[in-house]
Amino acid sequence: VGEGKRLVDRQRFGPEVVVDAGLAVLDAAGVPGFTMRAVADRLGTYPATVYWHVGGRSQLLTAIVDRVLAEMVPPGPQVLDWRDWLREVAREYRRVLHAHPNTGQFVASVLTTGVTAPELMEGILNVLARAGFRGPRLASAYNVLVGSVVGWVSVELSAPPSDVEPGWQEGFEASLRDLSPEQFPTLAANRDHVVGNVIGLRWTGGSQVPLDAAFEMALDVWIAGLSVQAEPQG
Amino acid sequence: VGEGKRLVDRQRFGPEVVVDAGLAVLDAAGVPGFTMRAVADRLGTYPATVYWHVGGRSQLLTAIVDRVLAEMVPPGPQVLDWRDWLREVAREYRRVLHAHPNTGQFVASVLTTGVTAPELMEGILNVLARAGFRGPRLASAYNVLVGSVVGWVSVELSAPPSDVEPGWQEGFEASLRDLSPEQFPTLAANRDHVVGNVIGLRWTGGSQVPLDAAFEMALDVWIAGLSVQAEPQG
DNA sequence: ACCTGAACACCGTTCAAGT
DNA sequence: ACCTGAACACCGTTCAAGT
Repeated sequence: VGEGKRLVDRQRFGPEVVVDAGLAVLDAAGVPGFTMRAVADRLGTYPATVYWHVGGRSQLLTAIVDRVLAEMVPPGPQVLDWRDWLREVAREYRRVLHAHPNTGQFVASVLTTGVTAPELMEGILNVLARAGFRGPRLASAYNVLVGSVVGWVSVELSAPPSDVEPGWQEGFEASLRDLSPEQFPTLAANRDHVVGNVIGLRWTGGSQVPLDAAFEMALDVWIAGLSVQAEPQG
Repeated sequence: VGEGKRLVDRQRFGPEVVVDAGLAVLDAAGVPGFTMRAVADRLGTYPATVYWHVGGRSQLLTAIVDRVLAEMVPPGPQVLDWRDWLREVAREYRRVLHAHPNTGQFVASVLTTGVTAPELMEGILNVLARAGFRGPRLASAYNVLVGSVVGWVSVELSAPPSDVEPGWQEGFEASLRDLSPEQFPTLAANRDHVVGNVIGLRWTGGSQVPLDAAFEMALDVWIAGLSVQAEPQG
């Protein structure tokens, strides 16, 4: 720590190098360990150098999220049915986020104002327009799909706070075993399917225990529901 | 500031009073202003008092989220069709979260491990079982619905970082105006419907500009998609 | 232009001490 | 049991100064 600073040449860093270091720190040390000083340490410099290149913590986080999203390889827009195309984009989004799970807590706020390249937005809008959405309903359909995918994956990846003292998981499971079947009949009848697998009864984040089956079902739900909206039978 | 401490009687606080003060600070000052010291100041005490009653920042946040979710009034389970019942619960969840928008950033991580009362979980599971979901598919359907609702509202409420310098919104809109219609045809054709209204092109959080139409459409999408899953036609 | 070294203000948390 | 007062370690950010 603190060794190795003051190297021979000076201008070793560009913004990309700093962003790479930031992502490495976030991947390795998690959100609590993601610190301007830790990023500087990993580069062998002082915090002010990080500030000079990327300009502050929240801007560094934005750049990191942009970098992660740039790892997405969207499918070609022409070949697939719009339903399959949307399925592939959603799977690809989840794939890159699972590769960097600690990004999940920031991606939503970064994505409100898209600093990223508009190619992906154009692709999704184009495919939804092909499905039949026009004007304000096109905007709503976009928000429905993107909000569902981004939000769902964030919920999946969110982990319980690390404060939890060891052993309370057993106590919590015991308290679930004591639930009265009269008051909670469905919960009691499905306890084995539900404990540890369902939002609200998980002791680990989605990076350790991914919800694969639920995500595939969610894809079917979102696409089927959008299909109904695209061709209203009312 | 700092005035009014050292009052006459000592045991004025309980955990509920501290949690109320924490929620008030979070509502008024936002996430950056939510500080153990600020909570203590609002109570007229020292930080150590807050620690003594609630035991740390993350536990205080968990208690605040629990308190907000306790404001939900779920519909009676018997009267409604399962589709309408789920619609009402989702609307009620969004309502209480919009009443405390700054909670949105924490609710996902708090909800992974449900410290809250299991009544709501029982109600949703019961209604999904009535719709025809059994065993592991019941767990998946639960994760699909809860993850979509919770995640979508979190995305809606997430605000861009406050770092953004004033005036860049105009610059960003200008850059959108310069998008080549050949490269971004759908984006260019729907610019008026999309700019400021769509995830990725918003300059404010969902508490100031709620996405009401998109949420209602999302409800229809989720429920219709779940209906298909409940009665597979394969 | 880019980096050093150090400082400032602030925050989460803890602890000995009081009552 | 509950609160005071102060301290510790740490972090984001800035700034004068170097090259």
